[in-house]
Amino acid sequence: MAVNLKQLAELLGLSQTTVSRALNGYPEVNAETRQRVLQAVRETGYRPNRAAQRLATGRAFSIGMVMPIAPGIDSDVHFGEFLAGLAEEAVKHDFHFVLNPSAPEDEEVTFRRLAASGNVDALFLAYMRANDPRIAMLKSLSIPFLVHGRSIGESRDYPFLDIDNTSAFYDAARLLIQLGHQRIALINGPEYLTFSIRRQKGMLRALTEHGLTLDEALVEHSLMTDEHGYRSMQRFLQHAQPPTAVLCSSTVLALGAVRAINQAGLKIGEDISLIAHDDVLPMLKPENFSVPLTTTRSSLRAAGARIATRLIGGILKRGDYPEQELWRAELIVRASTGPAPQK
Amino acid sequence: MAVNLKQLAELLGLSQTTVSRALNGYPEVNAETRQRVLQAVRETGYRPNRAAQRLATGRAFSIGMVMPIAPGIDSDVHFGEFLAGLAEEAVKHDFHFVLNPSAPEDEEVTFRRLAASGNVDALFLAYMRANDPRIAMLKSLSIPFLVHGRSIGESRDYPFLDIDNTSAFYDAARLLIQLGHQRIALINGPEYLTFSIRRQKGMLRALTEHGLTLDEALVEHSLMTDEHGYRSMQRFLQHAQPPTAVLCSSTVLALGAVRAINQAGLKIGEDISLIAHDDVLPMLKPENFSVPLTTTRSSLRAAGARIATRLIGGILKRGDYPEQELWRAELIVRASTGPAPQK
DNA sequence: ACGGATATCCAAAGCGCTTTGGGAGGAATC
DNA sequence: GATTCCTCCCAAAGCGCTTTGGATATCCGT
Repeated sequence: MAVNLKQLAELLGLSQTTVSRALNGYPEVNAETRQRVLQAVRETGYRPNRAAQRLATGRAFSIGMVMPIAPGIDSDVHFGEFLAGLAEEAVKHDFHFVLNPSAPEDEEVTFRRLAASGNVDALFLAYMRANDPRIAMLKSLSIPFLVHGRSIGESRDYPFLDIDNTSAFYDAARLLIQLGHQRIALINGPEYLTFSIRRQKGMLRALTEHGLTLDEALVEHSLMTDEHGYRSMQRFLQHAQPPTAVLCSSTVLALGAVRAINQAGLKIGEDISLIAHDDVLPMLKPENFSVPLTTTRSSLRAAGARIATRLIGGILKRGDYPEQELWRAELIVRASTGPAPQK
Repeated sequence: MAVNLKQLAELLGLSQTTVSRALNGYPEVNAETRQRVLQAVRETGYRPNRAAQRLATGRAFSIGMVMPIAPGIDSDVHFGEFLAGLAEEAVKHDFHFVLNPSAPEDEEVTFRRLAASGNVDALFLAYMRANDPRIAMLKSLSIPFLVHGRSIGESRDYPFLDIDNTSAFYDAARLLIQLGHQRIALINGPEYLTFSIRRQKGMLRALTEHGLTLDEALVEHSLMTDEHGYRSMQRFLQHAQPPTAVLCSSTVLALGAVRAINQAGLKIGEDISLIAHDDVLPMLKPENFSVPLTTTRSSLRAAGARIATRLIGGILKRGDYPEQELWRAELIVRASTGPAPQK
């Protein structure tokens, strides 16, 4: 059924060498010959045997990821979404995964073992923290890696894909300020993660630029579950001077926040404005909220796919991808934002 | 650094054949010789090259899974937990994953392609539905597979690992009945999934046995997020005759339910009793609830690990695992259950 | 017309393992 | 004592690819 290189070569009256070279884009093969080979591949459905390629090249054609497991950093819906993007792209290129669950304290050992095992060609790193020690470690490991997010306080000379969290929340906060809001709250992700830090920073910058301050009592950090969003919002609303607007680091958090707001009998977009960051989770579309949500949008799945593309491209030495990418989130205005209520 | 078979054989003054056989448990090698080989492996840290093994044996040493992606079946916290168990075990045996995200309507094609690709030795199947057509399809695919959960209405001749959902919720419901509860509600998972169906069945059986009925208005099916738990519970409490006890299909659902109960000013374990199924999520321990939860417990991560063990054992033809396993969930009584309130 | 590029192709040697097909030597059988 | 049978081991042939080190033919300038 499945043909191999030898048979294909025979069929074409060529040597395996030439066919192999034609397929792998080497220059020393006639253009016309290459076309013939490609045509034959199409007709026979030839697919190179990955095991043989692995053995011959020493490459693993697979990417490793250390999956954090620990109370409190339980993988949530965002993890699945990201993984879907990563996997979808990987499978297209016939790449495998080595998923290595690891408690944070064992991570270093895990990374080292993974890199030394020869089972992966590249590593993927996420859940970045400030001054993240894993970056220096990975640099020393002589295996390509790619970071989702960025550290803070580290030198910037490592490959990453991140979204511009600072700008996203700067833009969001500025919009609220322009609408007249003066007391703006923040329901953020875990405080040790850099995206949370940057979002707060962006928000703070917008406030400062307009002579406003960020009340510490109006900032909450937590896991990104709607339960936490709910509780945070409730706390804000019990404040002596409750906020007239709130920024949420995820639509999941917003879900809880919205519930708390409704419960308090307030109207979203009128009594209180809300902007959430939208990772484009299929389950939770901002336009489907009872009051459609204004969001800063950047698809997490797309990020996963892009990371897979870059990682694989790097391994195959195909394509030329930028080392560092900073995606700008779109600010999409829907109905959850409105002018600040008059006192 | 890393030794290979040839070097190891030289070191021992044996042939590669013998060393290979010693390692793979073939009988035609002297016990003493085998010990020598094993000792040398320990000393040198020899690890067989998987790529070479793959090529020589034709086995892939990896397991495939189709990851469902679609609105509404968004991977949730349970998925991550299960995956962690699966991956943890797989990595021990140096097995890879081929994660193939797929929309439900493309699943069949995806499975076929995966099986035909030769990239995986076995497939893993989850999120079982009643009369699930995927089972018959996988049977026809001549590739080993293992099901997490069970279908309903299919012949039972396929390998699975499931927990005894019926008994779990039967036991839970019976306990509540013995405590005097007559109106018991159910906050269940998606209605098309078999675990939901079985749990409801178990609950119904207990009720019927005691001359009670299940009020349809006291049954809710939904995704297992705390938001849904909250809403479901709220609906129950607004009922003309609210339940005095409730069964939840997950601690995540229970989280929302508890919030609704608290909000209504009711006391858990007194005004209303609650039993949840506990998948042993590290993030959400039933003993850490403000009122510790009575649960039916079965670790999802352990199930993942067990499935990996069986799948890998089958591929390597090592060990002898039962084809079908039905794990009994433990009923653990904590403070969320108490006698039915007197009217 | 001739040495040297240049373009195009090939034979064969691995990559590191498994597995087939023996083979030597001692024990058991007659 | 010859024959058969185990036991334990080995040499060598793949598995299907990549890659090295030519080989051949064509083309160039001079």
